[in-house]
Amino acid sequence: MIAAPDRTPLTREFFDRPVLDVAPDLLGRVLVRSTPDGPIELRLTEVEAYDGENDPGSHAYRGRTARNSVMFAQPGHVYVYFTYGMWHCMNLVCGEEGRASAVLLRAGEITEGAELARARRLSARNDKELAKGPARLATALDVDRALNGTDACAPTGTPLTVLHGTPTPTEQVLNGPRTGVSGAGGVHPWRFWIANDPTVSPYRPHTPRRRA
DNA sequence: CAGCGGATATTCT
DNA sequence: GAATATCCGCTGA
Repeated sequence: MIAAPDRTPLTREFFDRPVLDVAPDLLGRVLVRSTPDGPIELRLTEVEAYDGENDPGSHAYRGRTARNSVMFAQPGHVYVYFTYGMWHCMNLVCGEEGRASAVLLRAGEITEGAELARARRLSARNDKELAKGPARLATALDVDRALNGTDACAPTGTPLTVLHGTPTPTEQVLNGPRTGVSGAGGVHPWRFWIANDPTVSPYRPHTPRRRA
C-alpha cells in the first residue's frame, strides 16, 4: 500500500539550504492556498532555481530593489512579482537569510478545489492546463502581490502553506535549461521537473520582443 | 504546430 | 526608450 501524503508544513530548515538542493526536493510537495471560497491544493511538478546575486537570470542580480526585497528575507517566505504588465509569478525564498535565492514555481497538478481554479482559468481547455506555466499557476491559486512576503511555513489556514506531501525519487527528476531566461543566465540547467508528468509546461527558449 | 502582436509594471540605460 | 523569470487569440500551414 502507498503511504498517504504528509500533511504537515515544511519547516524553515527545509528552505534554509542551497537553492539547488531545495528546488528538486520541492517536486511532489503540496501547496495549500486558503481562499474565502475554500482551499485550493496543488502538487508541484516543475520549478526553476534562481541563485541570488551570483545569477544573471535572477531578479536579485543587480542587488536589492523595492520589488525584490522579499528575496533577501528569511527562507520559506513567498516572493510574488508582476510581469509583462499582466501576470503574477510566485517564488519560494531559499538559502540563508540575505542570500536572495528563490525557486520559481512553474507548474503543478491541482489536487483539491479544481472548481475554484477552473473559475479563475476560463481559457484552460482541460484540467492539466490549469497550472501549466508560472503565471497560470499563480492565476489558478488566486495569487497576487497581496501574498508577497507571507510565510509558507505557517500553519494550514494561513494564506499559503507548503506541505511535505510526497517527495519525488531522484530517478524521476529531470533537469534542463531555464525557460525564457535571456543572456548568460540561460545557460544554467536549473529547471527541474517530474518525468512524464502531463502538467509540466512546454520548454520555450527566450524570445526578445520587438520594439513598438 | 509555428509565428505573431498585444497587454503595460518594473528596472536599467 | 528598451528589455523582461508570460500568456492568449489569431493567422496560416
